[in-house]
Amino acid sequence: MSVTLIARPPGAGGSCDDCPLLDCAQFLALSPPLRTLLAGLMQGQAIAIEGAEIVAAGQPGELFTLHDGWAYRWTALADGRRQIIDFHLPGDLIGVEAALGGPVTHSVTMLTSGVLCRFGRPDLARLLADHPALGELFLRSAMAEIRSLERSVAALGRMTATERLATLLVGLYRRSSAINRVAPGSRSCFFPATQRHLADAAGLTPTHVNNTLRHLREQGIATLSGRLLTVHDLPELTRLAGHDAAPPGRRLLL
Amino acid sequence: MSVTLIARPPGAGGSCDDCPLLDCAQFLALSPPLRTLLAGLMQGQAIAIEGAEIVAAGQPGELFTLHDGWAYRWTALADGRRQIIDFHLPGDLIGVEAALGGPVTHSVTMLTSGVLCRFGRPDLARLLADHPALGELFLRSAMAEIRSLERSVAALGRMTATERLATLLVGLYRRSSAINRVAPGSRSCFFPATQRHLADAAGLTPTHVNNTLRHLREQGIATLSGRLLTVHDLPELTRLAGHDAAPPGRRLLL
DNA sequence: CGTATGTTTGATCAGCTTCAATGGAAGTGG
DNA sequence: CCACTTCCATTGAAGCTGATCAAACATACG
Repeated sequence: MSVTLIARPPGAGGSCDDCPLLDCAQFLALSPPLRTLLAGLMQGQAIAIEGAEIVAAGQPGELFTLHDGWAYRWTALADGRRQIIDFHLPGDLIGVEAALGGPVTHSVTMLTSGVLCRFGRPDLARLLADHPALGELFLRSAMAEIRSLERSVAALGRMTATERLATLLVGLYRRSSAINRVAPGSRSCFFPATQRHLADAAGLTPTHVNNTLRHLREQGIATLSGRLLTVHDLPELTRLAGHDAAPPGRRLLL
Repeated sequence: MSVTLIARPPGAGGSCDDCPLLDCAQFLALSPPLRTLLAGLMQGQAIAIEGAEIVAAGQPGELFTLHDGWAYRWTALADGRRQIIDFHLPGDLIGVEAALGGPVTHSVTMLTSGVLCRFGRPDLARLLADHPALGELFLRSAMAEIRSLERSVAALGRMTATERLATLLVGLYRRSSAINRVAPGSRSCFFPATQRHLADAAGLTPTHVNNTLRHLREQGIATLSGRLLTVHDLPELTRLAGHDAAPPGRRLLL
């Protein structure tokens, strides 16, 4: 894992103050002193290449913010069947579990090459003691995560293949949009997941994912091609996903 | 919801110091002052009858600890399909989401009649500020919840009907055992969920749950009959569930 | 240009669903 | 105390969604 992380030269990524993610309404607002504190906790950036396991099941890990690129969180059954639990986009916090010292039951792998902001293993107990506001922020972040997982459970348990894929696509499209990765006026976003990744996330086979994507394409709902997702009919995709218009909860940005 | 809650006469449940749940290794250890503080936050107990919705999707709710009885957390799709996200057993914290003031996207319904310890809507921000240790405890609790949901996602996405039911049964059996509800030497525990509940939790139809339970019974693995779950072959049930021996994370007991 | 990876399509099959009907157990009201 | 209702468990038969297996095709890359 960490062998595949390459330290980035100091200053190469610019200051945290200039981080483009700060402009996103997606994240919980932080007081200026708290923001400064968190920036101070950052131990530097690292470049992670595609395929790098930045968190490994059963092993101690550290806390990251994904700064650029996509990753995915997954577990494997004993016989090798793989389930992708969720995808991670820029701004996502990765490794809270590991940083808390709890048992890590999943792995996180880079879907693309990207940049991570490293936070090591901060002494969370002391951090929370010194800055009580952080506790609530972490907790709210965790609750947003729980809501998202509950939605996945409902999708995997009770939805058809088309609905599950719609759920995945609309969710990722919305998240891309929330971090300003959908150009105004555009209906497209970067989408590096292969059909195999989608299959492992939706609990389907790659073959059936392909059939279902063709269906969505022929219905003029959404097109996935060449690492680009284009949503032609967002209302219909949203309806298929059974999504209420409620935006995903705000999360913590370190 | 709260209409179906009947306040319990003060003192009827005995003092928190005598709570039998305190003896369970299942829960995070608390310092005596913190334990006293939490006991002081309790606003009394309430009796909830079977079928009572103690948390309703989209509505403000309050924080509870389930003291006795079972409940289940669920969401419904637009067309009525129901997914049970998880079951709640005595000792489980219910309504953290609601108490945080976040959007509540699920409902919690009593599976049996039971007793709740009510905590209203504590000012969590101030509570965390005054008692920083609580932040870490809540966070660890939330992470345990996330691990459990991730396991559900993997089960629903990648497991067969038999494996899913094994996952459910072994999980609930272990949790019953962790709160001393499996008599020493016994292989049975109280199990009030009907086959319809199991179907809605495992993402199956009641018919297929019945077939699968018969299979488990005929293989001499587990028997579910008359609100009683008997596990004849725990190793085999555990193997089917793909469970590593890792016990579920410890949770917070209020 | 050969190789690896991903996409597309087809054919067959099985796990699970759907629909339907019966029987048992528990609760309710006369 | 018994008919009546209701809920749940059980079983059967037929059908469909999605899995499995297989192979061709496209694309990127060293």
